[in-house]
Amino acid sequence: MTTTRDLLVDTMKQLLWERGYDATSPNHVLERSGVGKGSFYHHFKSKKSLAIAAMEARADELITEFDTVIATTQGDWLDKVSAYLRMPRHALTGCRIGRIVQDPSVIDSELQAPLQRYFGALQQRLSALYTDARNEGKLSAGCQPEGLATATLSIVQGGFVYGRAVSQDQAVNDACESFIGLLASQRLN
Amino acid sequence: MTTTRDLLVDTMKQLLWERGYDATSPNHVLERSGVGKGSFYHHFKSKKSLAIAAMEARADELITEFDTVIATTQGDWLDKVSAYLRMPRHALTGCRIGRIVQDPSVIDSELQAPLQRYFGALQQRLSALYTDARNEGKLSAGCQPEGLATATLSIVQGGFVYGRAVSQDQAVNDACESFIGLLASQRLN
DNA sequence: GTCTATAGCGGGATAGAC
DNA sequence: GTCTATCCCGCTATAGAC
Repeated sequence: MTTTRDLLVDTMKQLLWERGYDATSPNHVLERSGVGKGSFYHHFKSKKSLAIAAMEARADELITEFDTVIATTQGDWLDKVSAYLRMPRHALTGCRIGRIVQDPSVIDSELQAPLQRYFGALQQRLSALYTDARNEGKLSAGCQPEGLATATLSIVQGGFVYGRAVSQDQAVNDACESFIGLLASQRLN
Repeated sequence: MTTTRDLLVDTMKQLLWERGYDATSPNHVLERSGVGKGSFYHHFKSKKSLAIAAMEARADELITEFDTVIATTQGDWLDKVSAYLRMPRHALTGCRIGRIVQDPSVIDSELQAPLQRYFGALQQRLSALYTDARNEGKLSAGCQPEGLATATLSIVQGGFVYGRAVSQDQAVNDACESFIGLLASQRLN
């Protein structure tokens, strides 16, 4: 059973993905969800508060997806990272959460918080993964784990941006695949 | 001597960088430039047409910057690409042109055209650079030049996105530096 | 909880005088 | 070429009835 509140959050998640924050209006949410204006402002005090709820939910969802891929993929660090980089992506729509970071309103610290949490969580996990690999002698000692983690997250975000700019839906995959090739050269044993 | 038209284009270039397309209104342009509304619509028939002019000018500027760095940097392919990746960047504001690709209105083909031209130009140049390097035996034969070019452009765009998301202005540089480290492993001779 | 009505504001543009 | 006045619309709510 889906409550009205949950319906609003789910609808906002979808619209934030499709149109970002600034370009999504309360009216869009109402039209798509079928909820009335009175209900909207009964459950949430503003567009911003609904967006925050939606982004927190999205962050949780994506962190869980990441953890699942890493945990269920057999093999060494490169196999796990490759599995993450090869997850199916909606290339032209963009990252379900990274898509909104350039919206002017998102400089606001409350709106930015879920983004920081999401990227911070993945950065930590990837850093730990690369650090362990290096300590076990399976990753070239010349690599800096934090930098590699930042690059890993950046290649995905940048692949989305580039792909949308040139309208080529295979661009994210190309960028990721090329990055995997470079990472493979750092694999030892 | 700067004409009113040029002043409008320059102001729009700046605002597209700071706020993107959808969040920039004609009134913003008028306030910052000191031009009147009548003049605006005398020189341009719409916000969109001014934005296209501004983006074309920006694309020209950035392509020229790229060509200059590549041409003036001494050394092999890795030195040239590294010099490009190490160019100073306004990390938290974003790429002067890539910054706007997620704006919903920019799915419009006329608005997208300058973006396609810019990224297409750099993609071609980088592909050629990597192809030549490989043919000369200076780049590992296992590398695919087009994929490497896509990854090179993506690492910059993604570094901007990641850096803004976590409010860390060194993130773009970290991502680029890490990518340079990976590229270095592909250098032969 | 949900509805309809209303409000104030800014966006994007047009009209016509100067 | 530039100015001011005006227009219609959608955004982000708020008010108060049901």
